[in-house]
Amino acid sequence: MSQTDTKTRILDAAEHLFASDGFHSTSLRAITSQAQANLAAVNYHFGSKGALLQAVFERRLLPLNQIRRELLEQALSNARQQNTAPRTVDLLRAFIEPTLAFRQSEPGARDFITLVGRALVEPDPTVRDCFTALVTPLFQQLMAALRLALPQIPPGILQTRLQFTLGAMGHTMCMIGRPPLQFPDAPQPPSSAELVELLIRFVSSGLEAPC
Amino acid sequence: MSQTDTKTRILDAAEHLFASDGFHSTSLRAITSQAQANLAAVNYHFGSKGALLQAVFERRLLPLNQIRRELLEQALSNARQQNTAPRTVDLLRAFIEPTLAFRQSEPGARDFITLVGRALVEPDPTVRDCFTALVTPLFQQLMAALRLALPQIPPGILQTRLQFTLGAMGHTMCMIGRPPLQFPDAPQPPSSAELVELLIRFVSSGLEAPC
DNA sequence: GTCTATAGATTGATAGAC
DNA sequence: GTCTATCAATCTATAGAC
Repeated sequence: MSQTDTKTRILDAAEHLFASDGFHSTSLRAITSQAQANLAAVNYHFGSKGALLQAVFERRLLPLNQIRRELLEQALSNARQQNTAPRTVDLLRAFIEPTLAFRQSEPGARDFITLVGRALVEPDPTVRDCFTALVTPLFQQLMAALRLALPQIPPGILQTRLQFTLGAMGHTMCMIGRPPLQFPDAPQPPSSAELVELLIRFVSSGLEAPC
Repeated sequence: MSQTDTKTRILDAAEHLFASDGFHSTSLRAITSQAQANLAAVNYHFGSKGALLQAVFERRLLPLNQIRRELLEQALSNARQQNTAPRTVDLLRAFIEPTLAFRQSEPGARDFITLVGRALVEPDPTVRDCFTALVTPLFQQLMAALRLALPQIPPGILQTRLQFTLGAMGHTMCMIGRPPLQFPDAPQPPSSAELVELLIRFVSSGLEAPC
């Protein structure tokens, strides 16, 4: 028996290659070659290339969403106990911190986060939809919680600002460690923990800004 | 003679299809078919599929960058005359307003803005680099101007916040008119002019937040 | 479960007539 | 400049032996 089974090796290889080259630019041959598996193994274990992508998303996103949902509900329950509105930063932290921290939990998770960050703007609906279906309920929960935290912001404006937030977050997830734009003076890049704080500060300021 | 020449029709078709389906998912056959041109015309006029993409970027991005550069320099010159530091919102407006307004200038521009918004997180370096090469100098100018506007923010932090800004802006450019995530209550989406104001407010609040 | 072999379709690019 | 015809490579998916 091999160290990890074929199905897992294929998932790992697909996760890595989908993240670094994109879904359409990655062939099943490249995946099975890196996974040291046979070409036909993908269709045997998953059924199709699209179903493989779905499996890649589900493997890590379902547990991650569970964590984010628990932290979100905990923030809401804390506020309820103190009979106050939840704080924006607490809600954002429940959503952002596990996501970026997840990146460091294991080697493949780094690729996964890149993949998710890119999925939001993915052109192919097949790819995008199989991702959005997994996250839409959680986003709706976050939106509902933010309306409690920021009742003075009209819902339509809050919704638009949440889109900006997702954009900043998605871009960050794609780009950690690979600066897209070179600045002449490149200071020390922030650590992952610092990045979480910087991002929360940035988007909470944007969300809370008076209209 | 046709209404518009073949080269322009190919550029228009490529712009539209690259934006809606992505670069790798768009075949030269689909482009020439929509442009009512012959398959061989792409290689005759542009040399290769990659060179066609480069031409699509350059056609609109060079004039747009010229406008943004002029508005940026004008904001800096106004501040210099009044012997004050430039205001963050003025710098952001010079950068953001022409970009989003450009979307409405002509039919194809809408597709182009989608394409640019996605280019920042494009996996294929061939695609991404031919875009970043066109915008990096302008981004560096914006960064330098923001350091004048926000001297109290450490340069490293300001650079990270500018990345968040690019993320929010790129996501917005991709997603206008095509909401990626459905919210149960969908209020009236903001007009283009309102969106500019909302985005400037959001990112300026994030950039200016005390550390 | 894993393999070989291959079907069936599509791709970017080019040669050469007109 | 525009066209037809085609090359050579690549792709996903599957059939069938072991």
